[in-house]
Amino acid sequence: MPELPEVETTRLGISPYIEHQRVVQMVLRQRNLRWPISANLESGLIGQIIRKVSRRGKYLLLTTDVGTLIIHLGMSGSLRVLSDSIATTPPGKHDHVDILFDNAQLLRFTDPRRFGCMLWQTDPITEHPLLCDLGPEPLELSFDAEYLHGRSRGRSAPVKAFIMDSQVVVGVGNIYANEALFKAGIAPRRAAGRIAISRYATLVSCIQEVLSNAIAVGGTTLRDFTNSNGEPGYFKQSLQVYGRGGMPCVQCQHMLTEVRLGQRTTVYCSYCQK
DNA sequence: ATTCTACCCTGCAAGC
DNA sequence: TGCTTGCAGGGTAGAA
Repeated sequence: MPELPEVETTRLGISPYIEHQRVVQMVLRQRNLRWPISANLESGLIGQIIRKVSRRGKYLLLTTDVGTLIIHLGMSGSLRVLSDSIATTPPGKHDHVDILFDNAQLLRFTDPRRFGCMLWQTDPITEHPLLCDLGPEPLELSFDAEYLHGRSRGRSAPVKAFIMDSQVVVGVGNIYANEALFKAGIAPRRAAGRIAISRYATLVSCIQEVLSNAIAVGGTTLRDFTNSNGEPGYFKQSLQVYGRGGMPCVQCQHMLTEVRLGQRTTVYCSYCQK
């Protein structure tokens, strides 16, 4: 669920309800996420006002005057705002954290696989080890062909692994890596260091196009965000290769190839992608 | 320095 | 029906 567009959709969905609101109560039912939730989270966060909800890559940042709550949704995490109180909305099995605000809104963190994390950081956020080495945002101007081409020189890793490396660029997950490479006509196994700058220009546009289209579509769920079940559905129909291994290519009708590349399912068209 | 592998955890679908 | 196996949108640590 949480690729960059989903995280951005989550940010847009929760911020109207929790920005400028004060945290009055927290319930932590499961502290063992990707990393344990630190013991000082409650004492640090309760009583603080959320000044801003922002995003860096796939990390959500809830900024207060004294520290920042860093949230990552991992592979199965989600955040929902409930208008009911904790008492009237009984937690499910994987509802690990509740944050209650003084406007009576409840932010609930759910994560069946517990690959997500929730970290309390009082030092400047740019110094956090998880954030300090991140590459540029894919939708910002610093992410361009010159940059990608420069970073890729001398690298023999497959271009798909290269663009999924968060130190190179953030937010490109498995689905969008597959889709962007298809759109750009680049074979996922091609060595990153052996791709010309003109092809990187195409790839940059394709990554941006795929991500912004998905954000735009994700935005339609915002209307019912508080009631949302988190069903994806909408951009599923616009996927051209992901989940379509063995099916015909939408461009040339040849059968799409499915392989494992770096432990992740990779689908591509061997005729359209070189 | 870069690249590859194993692993964190649970749920689900497919195959036997 | 029930069990086993493999796979899932994330990322890190440590080995090669």
